[in-house]
Amino acid sequence: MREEPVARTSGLLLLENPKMEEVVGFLQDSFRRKDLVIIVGDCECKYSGRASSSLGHGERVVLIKGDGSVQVHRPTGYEPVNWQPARCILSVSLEGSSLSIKAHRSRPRETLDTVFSSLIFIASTRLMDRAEFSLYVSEEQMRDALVSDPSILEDGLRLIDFERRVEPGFIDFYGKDTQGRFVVVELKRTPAGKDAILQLKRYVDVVGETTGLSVRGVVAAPSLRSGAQRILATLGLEFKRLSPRRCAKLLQKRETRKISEFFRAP
Amino acid sequence: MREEPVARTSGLLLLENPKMEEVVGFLQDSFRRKDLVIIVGDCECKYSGRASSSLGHGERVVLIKGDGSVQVHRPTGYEPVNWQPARCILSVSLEGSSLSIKAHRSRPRETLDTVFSSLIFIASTRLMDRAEFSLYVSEEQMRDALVSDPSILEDGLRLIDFERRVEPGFIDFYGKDTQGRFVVVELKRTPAGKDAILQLKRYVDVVGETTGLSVRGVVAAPSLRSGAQRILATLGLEFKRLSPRRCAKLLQKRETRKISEFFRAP
DNA sequence: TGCTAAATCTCGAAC
DNA sequence: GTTCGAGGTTTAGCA
Repeated sequence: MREEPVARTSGLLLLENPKMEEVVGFLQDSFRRKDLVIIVGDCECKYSGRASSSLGHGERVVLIKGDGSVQVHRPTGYEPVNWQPARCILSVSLEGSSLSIKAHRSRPRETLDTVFSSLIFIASTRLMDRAEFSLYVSEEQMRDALVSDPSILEDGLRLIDFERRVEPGFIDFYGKDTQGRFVVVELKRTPAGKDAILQLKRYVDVVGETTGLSVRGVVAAPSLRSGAQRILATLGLEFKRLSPRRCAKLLQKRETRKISEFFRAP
Repeated sequence: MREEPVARTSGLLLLENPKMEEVVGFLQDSFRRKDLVIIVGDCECKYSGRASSSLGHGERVVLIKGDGSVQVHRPTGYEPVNWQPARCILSVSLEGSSLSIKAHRSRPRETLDTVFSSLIFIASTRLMDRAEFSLYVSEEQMRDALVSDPSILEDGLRLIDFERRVEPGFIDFYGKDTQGRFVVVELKRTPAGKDAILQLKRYVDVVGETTGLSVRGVVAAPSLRSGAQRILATLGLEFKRLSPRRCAKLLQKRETRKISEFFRAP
C-alpha cells in the first residue's frame, strides 16, 4: 500500500519511488499551484525547435519552476543538457508505463519532451524568496579600471590625470580624445541622475575657463535615470555606458596579467 | 527523535527538516563520494571573484554535482542566481546555528559561499547516466542553409548550383569565390573522414578537367576526423568548419523572416 | 518589437 | 596551458 503525500511545515510534498499513475495528478496539481518541482529518475529527452536533439535513457534531475521553466540536469556539468525558459505550457501524460512531461512555447516555437521510465523521487514545494540580488563594484574600482584602460569608455581615449583637484571638488577621470580635445569624465556606479550631470557641468566649465579650450563632459555610468538624457543634451554633455561588471572583469584580467608577468620576469 | 537517513534501492539518501549538526557529516560524505546533492532551504549567498554579489535570505534550491559544480536556484528564472562551474573545492562548516557551504576555485579565483539558516530537505544520490546527447540537423538542411547564405562558409562566396550532377555523383554545393575561382563543397553533418575527402577530390578533378581551370575543393563539416587534415593537405583541399547548429539557426531565421515578410506584404 | 552588445557567460577545440 | 569562437547561447539596454 502506498501512503499519501504528506504536507510538511514548509509545504513540501515528497513522493519516494512513486507509481506513474499517482504522479500525473500530483504534477498537474503542482503545476496549477505554480510550485517548484524536483524530479529525480530515469528519463529520455527530445527537443525540437531552434534545433533538434535527443538524449537516451539515463538518471537525471529535472527542475520545473513555477514560472514554467524546465531544466534537465545530468550528473555532471554546470549547464542543463536540455532546458526550456520561463512561460512554457506544461503538460503531463501517461504513455504506456512511462510519464511524459512536455514543455512547449511559441516564439520561438519549441518543445521539450521528457519521458520518465522510472522515478526515484519527486518533491514539490512553494518557495518564499523576496530577497534582492546585488552585484557589487565600487566606484573606485570603476575608476581604476578606466585609468588602467581608458579605451573601455572610448576608442583612443588617453589618461592625463585622475582624482584631479579642481575648484568644486575632484574630477574622476581627466583625459584627451583622438582629436586632442580634453575630456572630463564623471563616474557613477549606479544609474546617473541630475546631480551627477550638474556636478560634471561644473567641472567642465572650470576646465574650460582654465584652459580656454572646448572641453567634453562625459557621464560614465551603467545607465541614465529617466529624464537625465534631456538635461544632458541641454548642457551639451555626453553619456557613455560603463558597466560595473565590465570594470571588475578588466581589473581581474589586469591583476592576473600582472601576476603572470611577475612570474615570467627573469 | 530523528531517524537515520535510509538508503533506497536507488542509493538515494533523504533528510527531511534535518538538524544542522547531522548535515555537516552527511554533506562531507556526499562530496567525498562525488554524489549529486539537492538542498532546499533558506539561505544567503555571497559571491566574490570576477565580480562580487550578495543575496539575502530566501528559500532556494541548491544543486551540487559530483564534478564540483554548484547552482543556487530561486523560485523563478531559467538561470541560477549564483553558481560555480565544475572542478570547485567544496567545504562545509557550521557557523553558529547556520550551515555554510563554500565552493572555491582558482583560475579565475572565485568563491561562492551559501549559508543556510534553515533546511527543508536534503537529498543525495549517485546518478547513472551514460547516454549520448546528439543535436540533429540533416545534411540536406545544412545544404539548404549554405545555399540560402553561402557567406556562412566564406565571405563573398556565391552560389552557381547545388546538387549538381557530375560523373561520379552529385556536388553538394558549386560556387565561385571573390577571386572568381570555382569552389566545390562537400558537406558532412558529422566529422569528415577520408571517404568524404576522396569523394571531394574526384569532384574537384572532374570540374578541373571540364573547365580547364584551377578549382578549390572545400570540405564543410563540424570537424575533421583525426588524420584527415593530413590527407586534405596532401590533396590540396581545404577544410571549413560548418556547425549543424549554425545551419539550423540560419534556417530558422530565414523561416521567421519569410513569415514576417509575408505578414508585412500589402 | 527587433537589434546590438555584454556575460561571474560556459564549453570545447586549436595552437 | 592559453586563446579563440560558438551557443537551442541568455539577457539587458535602446531605438
